[in-house]
Amino acid sequence: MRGGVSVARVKLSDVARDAGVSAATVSRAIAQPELLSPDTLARVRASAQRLGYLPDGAARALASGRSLTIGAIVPTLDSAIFARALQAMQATLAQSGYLLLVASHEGSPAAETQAVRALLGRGVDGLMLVGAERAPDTTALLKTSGLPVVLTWCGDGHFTAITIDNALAGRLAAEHLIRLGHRRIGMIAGHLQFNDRQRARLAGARAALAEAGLALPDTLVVEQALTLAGGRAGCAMLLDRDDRPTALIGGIDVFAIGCLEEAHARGMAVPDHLSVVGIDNLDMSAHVSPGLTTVHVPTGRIGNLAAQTLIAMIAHQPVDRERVLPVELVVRRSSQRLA
Amino acid sequence: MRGGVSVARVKLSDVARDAGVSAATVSRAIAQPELLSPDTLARVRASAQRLGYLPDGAARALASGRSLTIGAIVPTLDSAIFARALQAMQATLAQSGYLLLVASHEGSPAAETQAVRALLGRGVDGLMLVGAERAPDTTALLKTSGLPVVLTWCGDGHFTAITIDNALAGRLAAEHLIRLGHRRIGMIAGHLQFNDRQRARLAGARAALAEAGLALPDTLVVEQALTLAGGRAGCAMLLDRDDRPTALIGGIDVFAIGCLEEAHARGMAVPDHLSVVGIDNLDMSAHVSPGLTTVHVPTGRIGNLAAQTLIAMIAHQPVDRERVLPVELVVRRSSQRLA
DNA sequence: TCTTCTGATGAAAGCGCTTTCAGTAAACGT
DNA sequence: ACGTTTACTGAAAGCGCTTTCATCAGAAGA
Repeated sequence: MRGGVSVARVKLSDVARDAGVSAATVSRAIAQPELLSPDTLARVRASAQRLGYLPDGAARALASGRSLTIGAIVPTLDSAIFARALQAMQATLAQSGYLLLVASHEGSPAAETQAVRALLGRGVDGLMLVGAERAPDTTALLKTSGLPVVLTWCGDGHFTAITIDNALAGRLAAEHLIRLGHRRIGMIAGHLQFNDRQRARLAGARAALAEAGLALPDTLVVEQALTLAGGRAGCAMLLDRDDRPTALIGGIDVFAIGCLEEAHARGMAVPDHLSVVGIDNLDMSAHVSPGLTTVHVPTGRIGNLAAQTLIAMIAHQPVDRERVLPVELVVRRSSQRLA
Repeated sequence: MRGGVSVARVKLSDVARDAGVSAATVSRAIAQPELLSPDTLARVRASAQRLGYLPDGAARALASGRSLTIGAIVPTLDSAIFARALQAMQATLAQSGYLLLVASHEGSPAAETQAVRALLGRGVDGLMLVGAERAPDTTALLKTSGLPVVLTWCGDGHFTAITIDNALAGRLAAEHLIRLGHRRIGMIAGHLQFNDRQRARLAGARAALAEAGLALPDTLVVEQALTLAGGRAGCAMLLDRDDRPTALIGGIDVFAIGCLEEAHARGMAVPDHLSVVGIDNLDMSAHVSPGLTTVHVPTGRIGNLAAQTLIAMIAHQPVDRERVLPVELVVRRSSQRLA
């Protein structure tokens, strides 16, 4: 039964009766106004307006097979990165009349599968996911659904994707430090399980070091939860080593900022005694002190493009298999030539 | 027409046929399994499983009048505060099988009305909104829809609300500074238009100052966009005055952190030459240096409770008209007794 | 033994909309 | 002037599910 306390809602047929037309005409007034005579259209609109008619989304979705809803599944909303991407997505989608249905999996592939199932069940018209690594179940679900899917940050060459070159980001960070004469470089990475972005960034940094004849031994890599506290803890571990690194790379800016704080707490001057480089270029990163050297990632852009791509796919327009957005080193004060 | 490339989806009737039962039975197997004999239930479940059946949300929503979807409209997702609240909401909702449909209005009452309309049209079962101030249109829409609505951060004594005492937050910040001997205190607030949280915080601070026989003249209050840059700019304006304040209150922590940065950039020591207090207690605030004195706001809790309350309202359970969560002063290093 | 429940299931009527298919009237072409 | 488009509108068949209502065993009570 129709739920709740609400007054009986005005429906299509009410508008039709009021305007003296058929239901079909009212429906067209909403979805394809160009098919109606200006006269009829005006009449229907007036009735709809006056009665306060609001189309029933469920009924529309059922009848048309389109829900005007896009799903997004991110690790968590509570992260500057994903929050920004989602805000950008949502804003772009809203312009086309789409709404965003969000879910988070907090690092659990099983939860992601669950979320995909839930969103699929809700009849979303498209789906945005983060990263390319996931449970085979999830991929199967996605494939058989035939739904437009856009991967973000990392692609798998299979699904459409809006990505950045995470390995390059890691590489740029490392090369910058190498260029400054650093030889013992440590890295704080997010837990690598189910996080291909962090793996790629780490791999990129490692490759750059290798090419310079340097190593990034496992002892100089620490995995941490993706929080400021994680960054501080990771930094502490690295600085407590006998062969203390002279420079640190944060797999995300949040880590790098954590390093800044930890170094500060220890009375260790950055960049004089320690160089720090992040990846992401958060708003905050320009404002901490010293300003954080980092690799800029066009986070908002990823969200915009994911939305646009999804809309294009829904409209059966051709889209690029994978769109790789540029990343770029942003040098600020937190890194300097090794004394 | 059913959309897209997808293989014809398995539907309820397919499962029914496969299990040798009626559609009604399959429906019950999903929604009210206790009504079926264990035997039948198992058979239906097996069929559903084997066929990979996924109920069609639109059809369910249409037939049952419930969409298992909750809407949330926030100023922006791209804010640590709202991101955290939404994450908490989403997590709580997911446990009850609800999904979160989000929209943002970016400070525009008209956009909020639009968003409410869109979400109402999508048949959400409940709605979370931020603040109590909005366009009359919006309120009317909400009222006539009869939908469960929960306001957050600020209530209006009319709709159900999960709030904090924003005025008290402002007061606590101000009283702390007064207690430390500060007499010239400035405040950076978010634009007060369509932001009752900021207005209340400002009013609370002002009241506390008045009670101490101090004034908060308009010249010592600057309105800024809710960003770090806004905080820095506001701080700069205040510090450039001849009657430079000895202490600053940030209407949000982000502002206060901006103050820290601006002071640092000017070589002005905090707290030696300037005390700074924020409101929110972001994760970051504990980690900046000096650690930010602030008023803790249980942001995640607001999200959790909003979700729980909405679920309770949907189930026609009684809920508190307004639940006011406690705020609390957290003293760190950024504030000190006036020399 | 006969009625009255109780528990499990099915038949069928929608939920409010979209969309095909027809149909009508006006505009056009020759 | 007459067939042929063209422009607009309506009738009706669903979309896939939920939910009343009815049915029918079998259990329980008299």
